[in-house]
Amino acid sequence: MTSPDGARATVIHADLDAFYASVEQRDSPRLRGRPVAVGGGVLLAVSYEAKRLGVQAPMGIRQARGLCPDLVVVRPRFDAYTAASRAVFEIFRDTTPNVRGVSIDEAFLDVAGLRRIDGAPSDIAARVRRRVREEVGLAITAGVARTPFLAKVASGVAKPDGLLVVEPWEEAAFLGPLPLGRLWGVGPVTARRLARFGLYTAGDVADLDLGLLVGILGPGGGHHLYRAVHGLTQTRVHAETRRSIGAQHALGSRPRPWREVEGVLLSLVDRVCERLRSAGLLAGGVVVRLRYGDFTRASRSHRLGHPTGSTARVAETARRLLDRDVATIARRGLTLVGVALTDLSDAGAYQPMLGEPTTTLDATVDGLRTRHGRGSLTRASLLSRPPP
DNA sequence: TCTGGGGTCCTAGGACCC
DNA sequence: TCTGGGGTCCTAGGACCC
Repeated sequence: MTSPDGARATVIHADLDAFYASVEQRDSPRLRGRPVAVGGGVLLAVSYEAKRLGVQAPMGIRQARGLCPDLVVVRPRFDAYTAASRAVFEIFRDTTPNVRGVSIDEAFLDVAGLRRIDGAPSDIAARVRRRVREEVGLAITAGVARTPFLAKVASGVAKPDGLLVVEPWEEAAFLGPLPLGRLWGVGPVTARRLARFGLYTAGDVADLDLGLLVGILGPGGGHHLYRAVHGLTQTRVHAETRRSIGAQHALGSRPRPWREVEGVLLSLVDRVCERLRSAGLLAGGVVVRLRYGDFTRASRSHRLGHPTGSTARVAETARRLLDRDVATIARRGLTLVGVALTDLSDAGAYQPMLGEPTTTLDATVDGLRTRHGRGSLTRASLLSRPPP
């Protein structure tokens, strides 16, 4: 496990602790120090007081209460989380222009080249943590290392409310004893597969040669894990590029009339197209995601002839994709429907060519009513059977 | 324990082309 | 009529992340 000469730990991974639950505790003094979970049907986030008792997200509320009878469950307030996230990302961007957001509550900060003015990466990370605590009122953990992968693993180990620097010469000793599941990208399925070969820690895998690992995990997974355990992942924090925009809606297990399913689909289309246009993008593909009554998943996708920002065009495509599963849905029920726009491109690049109007949802729904109005009564009854 | 709402990346098979 | 190899695109599914 060697590193290039002169390589230093200059990547910070900053990760807010139990984010949604911490915002709730920040905003309601009565929740502080108590086991708190945020959620509706399942728990989305769990405070450390509850995590200590074995409560985890995603977990059903009933099971969580079994582990922790004093658990306080609050409904999510996404607006509050978005606002807190914005404030924290402002501190990130005030620290360095090289910020890559990973999700609403975590980001990589590349602080290479800031040493002379702003101090060592560990000092910069400590300052970010202090500012987030003082200005936003939230605890944030930071990992500092030579690569984003190592920084991410380091912050995971340092949680909660910690700071861990892994210098290049400490990497082997740091990674070696870690259970494989702690590595970013190794989930339960991969961990189980590796366990069948007697491999439990990063060190176990580091002793393996590449060919053997590829034999176990296939070319993609094998090369990825080999690079990961040997510290050979990307050292740069590269700029973010959006690959898809999606929205989904859980329907519960109650049977729904087909018209209602189509209505949900169209409102999702309206939402994602709104987000697409406000980001100045066009979509080259549409994906409809389904989850049936037995909770198995399926996706139906279609590539558009040319990129579009038109709600009407996306709605028409999405509706056709959904139509293909009428029979399956009637048989098995439907518990989730989602829409994603993929193959995104910059709207500016197409400006001179496209005069496509963007249609409002109302117009689209009217169109649907016209086409499916009375005639769709046969379909309306298709979903009346409960899932198995 | 009955199940959120976002995302990314990889793989495999079939159609199609040369 | 049967047979090759290589490449790309599209679609579907699955693992994984928060």
